[in-house]
Amino acid sequence: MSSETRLSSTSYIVLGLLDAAGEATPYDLKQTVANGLGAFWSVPHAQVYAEPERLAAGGYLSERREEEGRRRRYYRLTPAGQQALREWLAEPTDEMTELRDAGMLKVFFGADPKQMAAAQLPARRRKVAEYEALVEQIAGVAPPGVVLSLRAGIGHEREWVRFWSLVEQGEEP
Amino acid sequence: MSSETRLSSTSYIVLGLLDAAGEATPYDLKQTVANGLGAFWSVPHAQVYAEPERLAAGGYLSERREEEGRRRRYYRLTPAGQQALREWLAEPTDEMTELRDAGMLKVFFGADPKQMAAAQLPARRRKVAEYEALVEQIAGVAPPGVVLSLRAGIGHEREWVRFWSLVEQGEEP
DNA sequence: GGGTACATGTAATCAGTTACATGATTTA
DNA sequence: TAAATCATGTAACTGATTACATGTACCC
Repeated sequence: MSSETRLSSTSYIVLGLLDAAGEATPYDLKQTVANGLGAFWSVPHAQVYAEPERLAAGGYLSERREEEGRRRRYYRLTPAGQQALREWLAEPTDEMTELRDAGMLKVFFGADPKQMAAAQLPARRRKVAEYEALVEQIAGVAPPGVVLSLRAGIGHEREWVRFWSLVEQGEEP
Repeated sequence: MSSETRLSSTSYIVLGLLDAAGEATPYDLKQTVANGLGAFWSVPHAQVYAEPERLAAGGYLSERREEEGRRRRYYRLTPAGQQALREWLAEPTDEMTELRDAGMLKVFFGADPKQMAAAQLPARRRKVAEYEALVEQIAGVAPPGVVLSLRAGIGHEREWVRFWSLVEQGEEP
């Protein structure tokens, strides 16, 4: 275990996914992120390979490598990894992420709001529809937290639709 | 001008602020970000010093340095910088930022939603109150885009309050 | 049996974060 | 005048992004 292994959100995503999967390769994790979590917190391809290596070096994961063929790497949680995840889950947070919305940033610096509304609305409406279809599929079968985060996503996309619709109509949002 | 200077959101923030300020030091920019923009898109201290240097190397800014005392660096837009900013502003975007909310991430992986709601609600309510006070102060005097982005922030914080309130009451959000 | 798409990684670069450092100004 | 705080940066590190590269399976 190297001297200091800082655990970032990316780290906990890997730990959380491996906790659910039992044992998995980076590629498995990539797939899992793509189906679900990635909608509100994606992890780029290369990180999904780099992060388990870091975590293994820190003692949070054990690694088993195929001897032949593709020489895939299989990871699973060590007791230290399980404990780190449990502690992180048990600690509620009041941290608030910044909006960091690219369209809003342009408007802040003087871009035309109505034009921005016209560009944003179709994409936002598509997202709402997509998420609503998805939530119907998974409600009841997926873990409650997964459904909740999807509902959070729907709420925020609807808020954007509300906001840009008013802007489009020249009303005060 | 070095071969390739990629312009990121941080770059455009620096360009946008300098466009409004005329001429400014990194420290001036830091202050300006702290009052307003930083609420929905902050830029860390060290970046505010590093980015103008990069932009100057790329030909987007000109630099003038005090000969004495603190040897402050004063930056201003070059014509290339003005054009880059104008083009960026003129191009609407349908890009959608991921939520990346730390509390939701924990709930996704199994943290207790009610406990998270209890931690989140006070902070979210404070933000709403703070923003609402601020918008009353600046409405009418600040540029419209600045007011709009503040209203966007209010909308999203209210959405979080709505969401976590329902979770707290055990209802479906 | 040749092309295309999926699977599985590595390497290089770049941006963002943390930590450190020092001069100037205000206040006790 | 000593202490505290504001102003102004630099350096080192680490994590994230982009680009590259190759093997395998499937399909036409």
